[in-house]
Parts: sequence; C-alpha cells; structure tokens
Amino acid sequence: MAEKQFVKEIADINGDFPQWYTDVVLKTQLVDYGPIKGTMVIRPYGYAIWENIQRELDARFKATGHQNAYFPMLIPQSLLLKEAEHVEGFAPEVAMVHVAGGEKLAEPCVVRPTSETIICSMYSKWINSYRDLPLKLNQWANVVRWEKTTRPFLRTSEFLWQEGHTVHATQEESMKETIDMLHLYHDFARDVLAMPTFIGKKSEKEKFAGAEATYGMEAMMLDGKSLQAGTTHHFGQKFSKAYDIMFLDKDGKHKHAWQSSWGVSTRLIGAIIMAHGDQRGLVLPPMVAPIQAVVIPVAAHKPGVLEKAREIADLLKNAGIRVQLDDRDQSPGWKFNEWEMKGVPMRLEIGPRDIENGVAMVARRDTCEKFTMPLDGIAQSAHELLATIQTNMYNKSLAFRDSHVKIAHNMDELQQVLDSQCFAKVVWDQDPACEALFKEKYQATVRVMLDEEPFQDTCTCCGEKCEHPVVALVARAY
RNA sequence: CGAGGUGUGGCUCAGCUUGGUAGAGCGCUACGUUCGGGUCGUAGAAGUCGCAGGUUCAAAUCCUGUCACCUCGACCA
Repeated sequence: MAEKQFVKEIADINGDFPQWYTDVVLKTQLVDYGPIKGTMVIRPYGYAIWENIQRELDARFKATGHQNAYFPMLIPQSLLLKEAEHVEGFAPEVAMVHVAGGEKLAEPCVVRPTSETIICSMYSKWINSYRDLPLKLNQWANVVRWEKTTRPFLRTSEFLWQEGHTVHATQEESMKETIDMLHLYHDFARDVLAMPTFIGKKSEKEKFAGAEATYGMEAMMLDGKSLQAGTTHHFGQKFSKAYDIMFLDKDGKHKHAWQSSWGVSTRLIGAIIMAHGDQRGLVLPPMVAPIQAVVIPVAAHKPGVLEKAREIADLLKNAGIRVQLDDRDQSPGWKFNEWEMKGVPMRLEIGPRDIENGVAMVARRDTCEKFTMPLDGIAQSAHELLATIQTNMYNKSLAFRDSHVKIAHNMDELQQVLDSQCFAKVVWDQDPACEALFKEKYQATVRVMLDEEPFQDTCTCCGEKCEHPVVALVARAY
C-alpha cells in the first residue's frame, strides 16, 4: 500500500526534512499543487486550519481596537511607483496585468504583492484631522509574489494572509503599535499554535522595503532552521510623505502621519507542521486542529457498538469539541494510522470490551500514549485532555528550542553551534560587514534580540570591541 | 539566472545500456470475506511512453531540438 510505504519513508527521514515536509502536506490532503507553478490549492483539511487561525487571530485584533476592511487586488502601476525603496524591493516579484477585456490597458496594473500603496492612497483621502487618528485597519486577503522557488505554505506564488495598516499622530504611538503587535503575534503563537518564538529586530539589510524598522517573529523548526513566522514594520513617515497622508494637528499645523504595518500568512501552517510534526506525520495543536477528536468503533458489526460510538461523538460535539465519527468500512488499524498521519490530537476507540467496562480507549497524538477513559463524564475529561495536549505541545517545543540555542563567543564556536543544528546567540556591533560574513561563511542571517544584555564586549564575528553591542540570534533560515 | 535530475494508466515507478506485441505496486469499480494497529480473494476499467523532427523494415528505447516539472544555490511572509 502506498500509505504503508509512506510510513516507512518518513521513518527514515535522515535529516532530509523538506522531503518529509512535502510528503506530509500532500499525503494528508492539506494541499495540492496548482496548475501554475508555485501556486498551491488549499484543500478543505488544510483550509480548516487556516480558518481556526483566522478566528483566533481576528478576535485578538478586534480586542485591541482594530477593524477589518478590504482593498482591491489590482493596483495601478503608477500608484506602486510612488515610494522608491518599496518599488525597488518588490519589482522583481510583481505580477502584472497588461490586457483586460480583450484590450491592452493604457496603464498596466499590478497584482498586489502587499497593499501599502493602495491603502495609503485611500488613507490620504480619509485622514484630515488628528480626530481621524489613530486609524487601525486590517485586511484578510491574498497576495501574489512571483518567487523563484516555492514550497507549499512556506513560499508560494500566491498566499493568504492578514495585513494590518495603522496610522498615528505621533512617532511614539506608531512605534508602540509596531511593538504591541509583535507581542500579540508572539502570544498568539505561544497560546494557539503551541509554538515558542523569538521576537527581534531585523538588520538594515533585511528590513521591509520602505520601512524604517522591521521586527520579526521566528520559530525554530525541528531541523534547527529558523522560519520567519510574522513581521511588524515601523514606517515612520516614509509612506505618509510619498502618499501625502497629512492631518491638521491640535496645534493648528499640518503634519505627516506616522504608520505601521504587520502581517502573518498561511506560512504559519507550514510552521506548525515543521515545529510539531513527527515520523508518523502531522501533530496539530488542539486549538487549530480541524478535527480535535476522532471516534473509531471497533468491531462495528457487533450490535450496539456503532450506536455507542455515535452517542459518544454526539456527547463531545455538544460539549463544543470538533469531533468526527469514523464509521467507514475499513479495519480499525487502517483508520488509526490515517488519523495519526493527519495529526488529530486525540482518538477514542469504542469496542465491545470497552462498552462492557464503561470506558473508551484513548490515544494521545502528542505523546502516542494509550489509556482508558471512563465514559462517565467523558466530555469533561476530553476537554481537559485537549487542554493538556495543547500545553504539553508548547512545553515540548520550548524545551526543544531552549536546548538548541547556544552562545557563541567567537567564529569557531559559531560554526560548531550552527553545524549542530542550533541557533547561536552572538554579540554583534551591527556592522554590515560582519552580517555579510555570517551569510557568506554559514548561510546564516541575524536578528537583533530585544532587551537582552550583551554577554561580552567584543563582537563574536570580528573580535573587536563593540561601540553599540547587541545580542543577536544567528541561524540558518528557510 | 547558475549546477544536477526527471518526464511511461489517477499516483509511485520498472523497462532504455544491447531497438522487436506496453509492465508492476498502489488507487479505482463489482462481488464475497475480514474488522482491538495499515485484511484476504476473484473479476474488471484505465496508457497515441511530455512534444516535434530525424535514423531504421521496426523507436518508450538511439540522435537532434523543444517544453514542463523536481532538487540544490542567489531573493522573500
């Protein structure tokens, strides 16, 4: 059987993690490849994960005073050209429309690679007074970036995301928003995705095209590589000057507004897969799992078994658990394997023996433990187990990550750390030459840690005394 | 864009060196059997071998061109 071969394949992953990754996302029917290279078809099981992420994130946005809106996907080229750095940064990966309605367009339009330009052009109309500020909008949308190489969820030509764009009267306020949202993402990853992340500042070289400062949230994957899982940007007044977003302040003077933007994408799904997955396939945190519990009748042909299984599934469903009864005509072992591969957090087996004993066999996906659970009060027990799994998954990831971060005092140590598939903490003087060396010698990138005291006064890279030492995280990244 | 690789039923591939009737496993369909960790049997449907040209009595196989995709590097959420 193909599935049997698959289980065998991922049992010998041998550090060939990307291959494991691709196999898993295709086999578990999260996605399929689209007809155009680099595009991804998100199938129902994969999309349901995104819906759960959306719901949880959106609630957090609303709770912090943000509103949702929607802007057009097609942007006139001239609008894109207004902010020089932004254009330069995105030009190589922009898709354009030259013909529409059978005629060549007088002015081509671009398919949004991000929406700063169209949103800022609207903001300049909408904002006139300090009374209009702050303006904090978010959009759930798709964007297109014509990347050279692609991988499902992690890098695709088109992807789904949310992009928040805020406007403020002062730099302090805008900066606070940038940092607040970074922490919102961090907390979200911890509480919902069960994924510990590092938050930090991107170097000058790596910051967003057009931003004054870019901050990122990065997660450690099981192979010790880093994945950027979210970013927030402080724009200063760059875009407000390019797009003429001005307001009349309390003091009667016209001023350019201060802006921020921030986003996370369907890449988060890739992050979940690579942060939690194991040799049997996906392991989904209960908060985002499309199916939190599956009920499998064993010896379903015997009288009363299927009925009891259905009764228990209904009990869980009424208790608010996303549950599925698997009453398909397959052998139980086959089903166990399928749902494990698909990452369902808990499985309940109901057979004649269990009914007789008033229990269900329960299997946890995160630990692969199997034990009995009394049918009496099972909805409550299931809820508690799901919460336990969620917490355990976070703790497990955190322990893994913490054991894979090491301090590097010099370049020799850095090499050792990176070669052992770990992140390196270094001291860096923010010299671009040193950053270039990290990249050149180790294909590694830096992100500046926030609020960390340097552990030495010399640079890990060049060994010279630092004038502006910062602690930075050096890691190989996806 | 640099380096390597692959195109053969729905999927994964064998066959190619040395040209001679198109193959397997999985999946799918029907019937039966089985069901506490990937059941078993019988029967069946399904492929102009990526495309174009060339060599030959004869091309999946050899030659030339072309297209597509995959992996690894440079860029990105």
